[in-house]
Amino acid sequence: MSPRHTGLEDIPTQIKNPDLVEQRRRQIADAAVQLFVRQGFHKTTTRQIAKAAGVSIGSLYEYFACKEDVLYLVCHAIHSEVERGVSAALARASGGSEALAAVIREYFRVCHRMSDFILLIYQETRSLPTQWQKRVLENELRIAGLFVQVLAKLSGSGDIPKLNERFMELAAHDISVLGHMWTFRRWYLSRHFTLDEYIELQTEFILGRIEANPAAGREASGNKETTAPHKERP
Amino acid sequence: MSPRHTGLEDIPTQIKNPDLVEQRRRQIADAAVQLFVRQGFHKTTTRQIAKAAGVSIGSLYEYFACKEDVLYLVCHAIHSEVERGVSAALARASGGSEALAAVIREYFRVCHRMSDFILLIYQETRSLPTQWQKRVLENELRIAGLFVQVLAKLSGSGDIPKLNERFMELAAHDISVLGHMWTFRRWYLSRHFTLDEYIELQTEFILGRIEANPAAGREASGNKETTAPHKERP
DNA sequence: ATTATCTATAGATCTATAGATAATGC
DNA sequence: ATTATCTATAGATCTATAGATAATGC
Repeated sequence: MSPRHTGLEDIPTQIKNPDLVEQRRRQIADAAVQLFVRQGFHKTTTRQIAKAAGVSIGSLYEYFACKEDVLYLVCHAIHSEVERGVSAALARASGGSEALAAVIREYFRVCHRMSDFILLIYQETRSLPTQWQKRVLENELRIAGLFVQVLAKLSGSGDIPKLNERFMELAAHDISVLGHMWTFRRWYLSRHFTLDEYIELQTEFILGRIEANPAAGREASGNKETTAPHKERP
Repeated sequence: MSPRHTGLEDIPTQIKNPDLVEQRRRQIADAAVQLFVRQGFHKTTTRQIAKAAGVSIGSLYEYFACKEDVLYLVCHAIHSEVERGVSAALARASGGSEALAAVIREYFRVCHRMSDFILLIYQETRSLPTQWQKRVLENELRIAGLFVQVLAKLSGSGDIPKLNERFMELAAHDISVLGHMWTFRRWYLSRHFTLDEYIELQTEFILGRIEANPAAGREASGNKETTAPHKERP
């Protein structure tokens, strides 16, 4: 379907038919992610994955060169799903600070729905080969970048002051992490707050910072671009 | 020295002399933590640990019943160190919102210093037996509890409004997690912010919420105690 | 002929323990 | 006699591959 760059092209395989590769890999990843969530990456054996996916261990190694490749595909699929959710919310969003609140709400709900999987990424990114750890971190950055976009649209509009680049970047990462916080402190938070209460309180927190922020304008550089948030700092 | 309950009494050992147990366990844990940070828990073998600690593999198993016990001791030591740092800051703290800022600053510096170790806890708590996972989470709660204490002292003093219990709990966890954020996003954040800049910006963020918070007073219950923050919600 | 799939297993670990040895104190 | 330490290894895996088999298309 898409000639789009997905970042998966370079997982090596012995199989020639690309559609078959895509189908079987999905099948294997779907089985693997459940096992990884339940048992962790290291305690899950390649045989268990093959069995749960309904293929032989030999076949599995035709589609993946090693166990780590399966984990990478799993991590990639998780990030794609989170990004999809946030992008959709961003596309729907109107304007003003209501737009930010809407995107945050949707993002936090995605985090809630994907709790186990986001947790998995925190726990197992480490188990990936360096080259793929980097990819996972890039995915994380891209998601934070979506929040920078919303903030940039807001900046200087209505009663929101002009926000400088670095302020927006930090706020974007705070939003990311406060969403993740629901996943890795849920064992505690959910005893005291419903998801909606959590969203409401954290949204107030974040909006408060933006509407009346002493830091936002302080070191106003001439740097005003709104779309390329990940450039190296000078 | 202390007959204080440390939560370590029930790691089983074959060795009778308690001082020796303490000494050798520290020696083993010190070696293990470095290996775990460098290679991860699962890729570190018990032989490597024994070798690095300068004891035989046989001796190691006299002081620990299994590899997971070593990990638990390591996690416990890390949390103790963090708690020690925050408690010290709390003891030194004056009053007013300056006290909160001082405690946050000290906590974030501890997180910075302990980056690798805090990261390890995020990654490997999962690898512990359930009973010890719980202990690790309790330790995390106790640290958040220290922040609740500072907030409670602040509540209603000077120009700070009365803060309700749930608001303080959430704010305390936010502080905890924003400190951790420096450890697991440091690869990105440190390219854009020095530690001190990070501390300053996040402190403004948190103080802003507390000084002018719409949520804090909203659902004012009669609940005013300041010292037992971890009761179940009614 | 080529592609996909399977079975069987080589080869390489790794944890935890059994049983021997050394050191200490009665 | 008791305590602490060590060496050697039992026993149990687990990943990844070699080589056989089945299915597809020329």
